[in-house]
Amino acid sequence: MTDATETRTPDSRPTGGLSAQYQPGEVEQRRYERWVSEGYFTADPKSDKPPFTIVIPPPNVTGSLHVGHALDHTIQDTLVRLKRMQGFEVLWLPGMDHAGIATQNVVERQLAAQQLSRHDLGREKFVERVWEWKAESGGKILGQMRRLGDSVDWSRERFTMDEGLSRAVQTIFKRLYDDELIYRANRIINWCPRCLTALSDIEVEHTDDEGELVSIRYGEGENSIVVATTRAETMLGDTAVAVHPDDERYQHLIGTEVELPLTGRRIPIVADEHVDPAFGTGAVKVTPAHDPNDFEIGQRHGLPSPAIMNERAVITVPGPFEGLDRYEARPAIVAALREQGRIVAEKRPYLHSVGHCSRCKTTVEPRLSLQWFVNTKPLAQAAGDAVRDGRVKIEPAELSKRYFAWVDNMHDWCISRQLWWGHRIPVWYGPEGQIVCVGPDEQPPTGEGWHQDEDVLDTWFSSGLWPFSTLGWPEQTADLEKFYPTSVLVTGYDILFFWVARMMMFGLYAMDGKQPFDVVNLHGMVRDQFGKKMSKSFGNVVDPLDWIERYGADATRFTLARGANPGSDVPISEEWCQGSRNFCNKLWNATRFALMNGATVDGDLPPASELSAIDKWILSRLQHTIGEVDQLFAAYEYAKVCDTLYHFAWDDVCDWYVELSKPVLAGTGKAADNSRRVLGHVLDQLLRLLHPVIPFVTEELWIALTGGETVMRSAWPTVDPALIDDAAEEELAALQKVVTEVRRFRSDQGLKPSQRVTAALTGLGNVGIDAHEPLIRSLARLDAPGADFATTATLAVTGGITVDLDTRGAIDVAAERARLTKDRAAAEKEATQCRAKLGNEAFIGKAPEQVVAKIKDRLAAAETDLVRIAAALEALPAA
RNA sequence: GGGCGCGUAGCUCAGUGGGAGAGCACCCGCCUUACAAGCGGGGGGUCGUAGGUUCGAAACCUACCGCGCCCA
Repeated sequence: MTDATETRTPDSRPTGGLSAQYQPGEVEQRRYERWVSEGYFTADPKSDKPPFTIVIPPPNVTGSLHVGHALDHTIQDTLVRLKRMQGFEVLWLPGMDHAGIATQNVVERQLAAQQLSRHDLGREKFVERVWEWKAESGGKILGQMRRLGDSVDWSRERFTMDEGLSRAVQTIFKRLYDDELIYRANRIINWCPRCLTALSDIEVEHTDDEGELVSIRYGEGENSIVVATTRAETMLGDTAVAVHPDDERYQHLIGTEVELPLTGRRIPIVADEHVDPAFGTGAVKVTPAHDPNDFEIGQRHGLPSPAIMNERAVITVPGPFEGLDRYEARPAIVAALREQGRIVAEKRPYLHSVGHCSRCKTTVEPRLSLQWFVNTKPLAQAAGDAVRDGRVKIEPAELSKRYFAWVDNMHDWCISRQLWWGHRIPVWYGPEGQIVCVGPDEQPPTGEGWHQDEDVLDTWFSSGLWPFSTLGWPEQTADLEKFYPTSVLVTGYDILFFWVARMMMFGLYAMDGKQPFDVVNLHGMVRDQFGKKMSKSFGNVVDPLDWIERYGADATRFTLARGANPGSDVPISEEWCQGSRNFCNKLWNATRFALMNGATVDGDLPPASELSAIDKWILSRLQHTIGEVDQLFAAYEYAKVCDTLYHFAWDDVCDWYVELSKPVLAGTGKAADNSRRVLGHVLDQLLRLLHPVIPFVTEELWIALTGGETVMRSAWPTVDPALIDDAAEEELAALQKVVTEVRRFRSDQGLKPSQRVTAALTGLGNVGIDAHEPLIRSLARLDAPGADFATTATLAVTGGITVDLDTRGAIDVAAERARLTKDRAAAEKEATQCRAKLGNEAFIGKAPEQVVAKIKDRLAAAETDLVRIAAALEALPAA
């Protein structure tokens, strides 16, 4: 097959050096490097401009750019580029999270490959090793962010473990401790027996897993009681059986004791409101050291809480089960009980909700242990109030319900982690049992017997400080002064609880009630073209870098932004990305055409009085587009911004304005000069409007078109009401209608584009477009009638316009009859609907006047059409 | 179990009281001097189901069916 471009005659007109196709790879790197070297991304705290601040959700130092980041960053970059153009002093601050467990796991895996554990190295050496890892292979994502075009201020890059942020962590810990909002307590926490650390509630993922439900009889005869459990091994730690106080079945047993099988221990039967009498037998075994609810019951009844497993979930109770892993102990204990005839029922498989470590998926083991907690009650109250009283807006607002549900029911937050990589808890213990919390400028106590707490803080503790710690807090820096509170926080709804709620609590607390951000802009998850979650096992994961490579960063960004409806998930597909690539190419070629035809941005726009209706029309359309885009951006409607600009660019500018302007541009003189200026203006403005979403191609084209320094720093377009021209829009709508009707006729008749048809147009004056007759002829490929003109077909266009065509017997009567019949059916349907409404007295009486008038107009138009169509059908030769 | 959300064209989604839309996919025709990554034209939907409110419902209310997410 011959390459289509080879057969085309090269055009010799100047193209501003633009090739026939946009090559993103060639442009992107060059443009990005220049933006950085010119300092366009760098924020100035001394600027007089109003501030606009976004802090990046810090990606894990272990991470690489996945498509979710690409969406998140596209939105943020779009916002900051928009705001820069709108005259704000913009700071978009980049950085990374040290990601405690994730990072420690990576380095431990490396050690494991050398048959080493972190304990072989010791704490200090291990932490050194993690820093080395970070220096060598951490932060891959930062380079990838450049590929996407992120206009972040690299001079302010931060890391949650760097010195300033560590100081912030220590400062806030001390303050919370002194305010008694941090405390240490023995509680049931979520424990990962693989990571060997405590986890907070939100680090636990619940799934419905297949397990077993075993009913066990405790005690003998009429004093026996049956309990059911999915974790039979925990019975070794039972210290009671509980029933509801009102449960008739067990009244005689409350206060008595039964023997706990396999152990010989006697345990009490207690009455507790917490027990649900409708579930199972209505009696539950109570294992205070290994279940949060049981722990509560134990507290209420003064029960002992013996631990039966160690930190690796291995049984420690002396006896036959000692040393068995929980999953080995479970069947062993069931077997032993069965031998004693104590198994009353077994359900297997039994589907029930099981918690897993969000990092390694190991089943979480509830464990009684001494940990540090944040008392979230007052903090969460403030975090909820800030949204309730409107200081912080959640976009879309519907998602604030979820936020309230969370902050209004928040449990205390377990913040200690038994890891080595992280901020160490700044608490020292003395030989006499003293506990001293050490602030950032204080010296820890020294001397015999003093030692620091071994644990580190939950990663989310430091990332909760991100909006102000990155600006220099606790120092009163110029950045903090200028750029706090941040303007918009952009993130996925999935970390509303993990991160947003923490930042709200800490920000309000640390900054004396000043919120960390004014707006939380939540977006959804990226999904595939069928709305399916992306997953490796499903094979539908998109690598954004692959798309950037093949279609360009702009196409990738546009595809993501175009799917980003507020708060909802974002489906994408490679085909749609190709469409975005095509759009970029369309812009490229439109600009190329403009340059080849002398479009210019020099001088003022000619006064409206000198402009053609076509020029006035596109300028008017441009004003509407600017207005819509502004409104949509203000509502965080990225998908609709993209859609609006896509259609303005492709339909209005390329398909109509450029085509309509070709005859004018081919000529010389005032009219041609005016159109060159208007075309230059429209493209200049369009490229500015598109720049926030597709920065690379717009930069390249805008510079080629205008000779300016950078579109990044050009002013954001504003609506000029004087350029809105309803009359021109009506004229052009009529013109489009005529052209479209003729094209439809030609297509239905199978007339090739190359085939000229003579035609007479009448009635153009009815709608004031008689002056456009030559244009209509050129677009519809109609020649003027000659002396031998004979009408063979008549088109009735709405508005009283008629096109008589001479197809010289080439007319396909059957096709024409089919077309007219279809039109008649549509007109009849329209007329019938309108008549039904108008015949309804209730409608006439109650509907607003303008609605009634509109229906009357529609009926009149339909009836006129019907008459013309009937005449045309009549005039057709018989089949 | 509690809460939230969603069912509109083949797919993904807009549309929230007054003529059913977009992108992609599909069909037909075309290298037409910016662009075949293009141009022109077209087909396709009883708006999940059933009631109700209303002059008028895809939209508002109720119930049901189906799907998804969050929390326990």
